[in-house]
This record gives sequence, structure tokens and C-alpha cells, in this order.
Amino acid sequence: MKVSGHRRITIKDVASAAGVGVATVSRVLSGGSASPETRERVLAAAAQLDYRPSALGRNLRQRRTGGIALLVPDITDTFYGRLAEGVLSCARSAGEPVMVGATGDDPEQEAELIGTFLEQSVDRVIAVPSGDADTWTPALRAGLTVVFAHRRPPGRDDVPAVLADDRLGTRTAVEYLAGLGHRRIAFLGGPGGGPRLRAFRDTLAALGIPGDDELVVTARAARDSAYAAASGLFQHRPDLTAVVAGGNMLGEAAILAARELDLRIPRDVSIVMFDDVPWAELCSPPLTVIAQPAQDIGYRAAELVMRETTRRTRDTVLPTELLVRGSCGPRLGKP
Amino acid sequence: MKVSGHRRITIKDVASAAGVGVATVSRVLSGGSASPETRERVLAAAAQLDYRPSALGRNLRQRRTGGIALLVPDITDTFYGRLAEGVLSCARSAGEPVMVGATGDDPEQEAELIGTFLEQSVDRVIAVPSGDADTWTPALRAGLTVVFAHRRPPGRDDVPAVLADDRLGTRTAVEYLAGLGHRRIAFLGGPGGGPRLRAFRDTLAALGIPGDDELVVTARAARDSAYAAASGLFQHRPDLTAVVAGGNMLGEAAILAARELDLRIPRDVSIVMFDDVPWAELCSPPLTVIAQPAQDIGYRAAELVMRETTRRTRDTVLPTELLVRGSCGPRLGKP
DNA sequence: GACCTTCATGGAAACGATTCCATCATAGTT
DNA sequence: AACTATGATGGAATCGTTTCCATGAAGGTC
Repeated sequence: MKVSGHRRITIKDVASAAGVGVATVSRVLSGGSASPETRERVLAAAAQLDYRPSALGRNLRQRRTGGIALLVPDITDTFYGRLAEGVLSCARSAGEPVMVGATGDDPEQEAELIGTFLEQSVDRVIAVPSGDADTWTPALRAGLTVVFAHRRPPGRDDVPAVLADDRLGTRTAVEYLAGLGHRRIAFLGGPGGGPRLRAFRDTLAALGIPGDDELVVTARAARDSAYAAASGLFQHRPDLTAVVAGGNMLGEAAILAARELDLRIPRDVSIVMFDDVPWAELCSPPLTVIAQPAQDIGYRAAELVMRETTRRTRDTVLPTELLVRGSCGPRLGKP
Repeated sequence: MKVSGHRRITIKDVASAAGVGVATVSRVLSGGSASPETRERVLAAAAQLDYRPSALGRNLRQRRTGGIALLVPDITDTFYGRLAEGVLSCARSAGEPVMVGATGDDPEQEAELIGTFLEQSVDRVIAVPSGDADTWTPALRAGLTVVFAHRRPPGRDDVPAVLADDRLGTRTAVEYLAGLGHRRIAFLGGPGGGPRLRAFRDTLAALGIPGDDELVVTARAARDSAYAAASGLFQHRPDLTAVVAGGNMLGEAAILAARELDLRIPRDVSIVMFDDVPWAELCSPPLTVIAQPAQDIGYRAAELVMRETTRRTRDTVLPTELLVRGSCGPRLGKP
């Protein structure tokens, strides 16, 4: 007695319903050659039975899943949310499923997630990497196609990346602040902010403003760490007049910390934040930001990883834009 | 000549390296019985070869993937971001991969994504549903375990859900506003806001405040639709003195629209928003909100869907909390 | 010593697709 | 008419696991 409840309908069922062999069904369904008449019969049978090919069987045979994995530090961060949306929308149009993992900016968790993906025979990964170059060696050796988004581990130049133009973005921001008369400009960075930090220092140097390592602070990924870093910065260096925040969580922390210490924006301190977020306009004053095309980064990365011909591709660098709103003002005379 | 580049290491390799049969290897690795001595040999061989069982083979044989799929309207929305984070963190501790899909609040896309998941033999789905009860019939008939999060399609009471206490949250907010003297209170809702809207009307009725259908507006999921709805509300009904926004995007739209029309908050109009977001404190005035445990909703839903015994479970309802900040004030005399 | 139970073990059959290859019919060429 | 080229077709192998089942050894009981 068969429980006829919900046995999955397989290609065999379709084959016998259409009175043909399984090979023929497979061929028809994947666009191979078949006589018009047979094709008709097969399609009718498939439709009638509501047949859905099992990805499991296909993947095993082809030893690939076609699936895309996405690794971000924190899906809660709107920047990564937008990036993910870009990936999702590109994958959707290709009908491919996307696995998402959050690493918490922890190389160990990242490695673990890569392991999971490898086990699942995922064959394409888009990652905002947290680990170093070695973390990615196993993945590459296993032959999966990797594209980095938003940043890359130092030294992993054999993997293509889709990046915002951090260098120019930072320079524009610093030049803008310098143009307003600021000299004591702080940089509040997060994990993986190397290129921005370098650009920050280079720009200061180019402008003839002496560097000052105490004006550079790096926070860990968490919100409280960002707040602590910002607060410490303001307290230790009351002479600073401007801050460049290297991400929306850092900007948020800077505003909160400034408010806590009764520093008015932009009168007492000017703030430029990386990443345009919806609430930047809601803030008072509205925040001057360096907008990054987060969604586009995700979309391009997905396109790239699906092309599969990623060996030796030049990096894709997308433009940023300084949106001047109200959080920066001229340096007022603190003698 | 073997290209020894990167052929995947299979259970056969381990078996022959350990000098045992494949069945024994499988048994050892999945905790079956084996003599201590054999177990040792197998484990050693597996470790030495860096063997990773292929999920493909296992899944096919077992006709299940163990994977979890997550369906949200918009991964860009921080509420869903936090919800996703909850799901991800629960799944991570179980070592299970998570597929994520964004429906854009479109039943058609939702149905399509469900189809993709079915094809992938996903067997657990957590969804913030957009479609109606029928959209979910195919999924259920195919035997997959579904848990709804945040809301449920009307009439789908056979599927367990993890929800915030919308009813009480709404009531608390409306009572708070009424306590401040407000009588013309508007409700700005989004897709799937049925329960909240009902609670809104019920509470008004209980307080003896006459309902007014023109004070209830429903927007589509997109940002511009939210803005249009909010703006229209303020323009058509200059007599309203308070707004309950049914989500963070709607709250954002309300603030923007109010500002555009030179309505001051809370002097001219009081605003309570569903969902506590980081920027609520950054706003000026800081926003009074009804906080929802978004991450917890996701986590609980994941726990539930992994228990698999979801048939006939009571809904999980999590508490909300009114956080009074500065966006609500007493009704000022407009005679 | 005969018998039964218990246990470790490995061969082989699934799982559901794709794809190689042999077969056969048909049409085209000489 | 014989032969070849072409194209449709289905059987069977394959992918990497798990799991059923048969086998045989070891140990216990009468």
C-alpha cells in the first residue's frame, strides 16, 4: 500500500506518462533536440503532473549547484543590507538561490561559513571579507569563484573585487573640510578601513597639514565599540574640529558622543560620514555624507561572479559622491 | 594520467585509505557503531585527506537539505535586517545554511521564490508573507515546514507564527496619544498591517473617539509611496494632531513630509512610530517609538522551524514596548 | 558441541537528475 | 539498390552519499 500522500514527482513519472524515456524528457526540458511531436507530449505531461526537476539530482550529477553565497559582516547594517539587495536582485533575475552568512567581522566565523559553503558545493561566493589572505586559500583551492565586494584582504590580488572609490571619496571629504578651514581633522575608522585611512593620511600630507596619530582611531565592528572610540576621541582631543567617520555606524556613534559631550554640530565639530543612509536627512543638522553605491556594488559583484570568467579581471571601482548637507561648517576661532 | 589538480575527495578515497568499506566510513562519521580501532583508522584517514562529506550526495539520498529559507519583503529595511540577523544567528549555531529571498512585498515574486526553494528541496521556510493564504498552499502540500514571522496571511491559521504584540503595542501608543489630549489621530499603515489597523480602530472606539476613515492611509512597500501617503495625509487633513506610523519607513516618510510642510514636531504634530531603530535617537526631536524585538522574532522563528514539530503550535507573541522620547507633545489649542 | 544472539563489516541499492553511447529509422546521395 | 549522413530515441552509467541486508566472527547458554 502506497501512501500516495506526497511522493515527489520525478522525471521517471513524466517519462512514463509521456510514453518516452527519461533521457528524452531531460533533453526536452533542458532545450536539447527532440521532434516537435515528442516535445509537445513531454511538455504536456510535465505540466499536467506539475513536475519540478529536483535541483538535488541535477546538482549532484553536474557537481555544481549554481548557487551564490554572500558573506557580509553584519546584515543589520543598512550598507550591507543594500549591498545584499543588489546581489539578491541580480540573482533573482537569473533564478539562482542565494545563501547568506553574517560573519560579525570575525575571521574565524568567516572561515567556518566558508567551510559550510564548501560542503554545500556552492560554487560562487561574494564576500565582504573579514579574514586575511590565507582565510581564502581553502576556498580558492577548492575551485570556487570568489568576488570581493566593498573591500579586499591585503595581498589577495588574484581575486577580483568591486569597490567604491574610497581613495577619491576620502580625499574629497578631507579637502572639503580643509577648505572650510579645518586643520585638526580626526578619522574614525572601522575594520578593514585600510585604504581609506591611507587616503586620509595622504590627503592631509598633500595639503600640508601635519599628521597626528592620536587623531586616528579604529573601532571594532560593534556599536558600543564605535561609541567608545568616538567618545574617547572627543575627550582626549578637545582641539579637534572635524571628524571623518568611516561608516554609518561610526557616524552614528560620533553624533551620539558629540551630543553627549554637548558639542554642537557643526558649530563645535564638523562631521562627514561615509555612506548615505535614509536617516542622514532626518538628523539635525542633516548629515553631510560620502554616498556609496552600495546596491550597485552588490549587483556588479553578482554579475561578475556569475560570469565566472573572473580570473584576472581588473577591479571594478564605482564612484562616490560628496553630498553636502548641514553637518559641516567653517572652523570657528578656537585660538 | 590524473590531473590531480582538484578532484573532490570522496568517501571512497577515505574508505580505501583506511582499508575499510564506504559503509563503515559513513557510519563512523555519522556517529554509528564501529569498533574503536576501526573508528580511529577512519578518522585518521579522513583528517589526513581533509575529507569533507558532500552535502549534495547526502541530501539527495536523504531527500532533504536541512537548509532554511528566509523570505522577507525588503532586506534593506533595518527591521527585516534585524529579523534576518536573528534567523542567521540561530541557524549558524546549528551549522545550517540559510537562503534568503526578497519579495518586494509582491505575492508573485513570493510565489516564484517559493518555487525556487521547492526546487532546491529546502525543507524549512521562515517567511514574512506577502501573498495570501493560497500562495502558501503549494509549499505546504509539498510538505515543507513553514513558520511565519512578523505577520501571517489572513486565514492561514494552520501555520505557526512568531509575532510582535501588535494589538497591545498599538493600543498603548493610541492611549498614550489620547492621554496627551489628541483626538484627531491618523494611522499610516503599510502592507499587511491588518491587525494593527484593527487594534487602532478598536482602541479609538474604546476611548470614545469617533473613527474617521480619512485618517487612515495605507501605503505600498516603496519609500516614495510611503512619502506620498504621508504627505497626502497632512495636506488633506490639516486638523490632525498626531500620527501613528506602522513601520520605520513610514515613520521616516511622516517626518520628511511634516518637515516639508513646515509642521513642527511635536508642536504641530505628534508622531509615534512602530519599530525602534538606531536613528530614532538621532532625530530631533528624538522619536517616540513602539519597540519590537525584531531579532528575537527571527531567532524564535528559526528555533521553531528547526524543531519541525510545528503542526498545531500556538503562536508565539512577543512583547512590544513604548519608548517615550520627544516626538509627542500635548495637543495645543487649535480651536 | 550445537545453537542463538550480538556485533562489526562491506557490497550494493537507492536518491533524481544529466549525458554518453548504441540503436534505429529516415532521408539523401551515388 | 546500396550506402551514408542525420537525427531522434532510450538504456545505462554516473555523481557522492546513506542505508538495507547478508555475512561472518565472537561470545554466551544449554
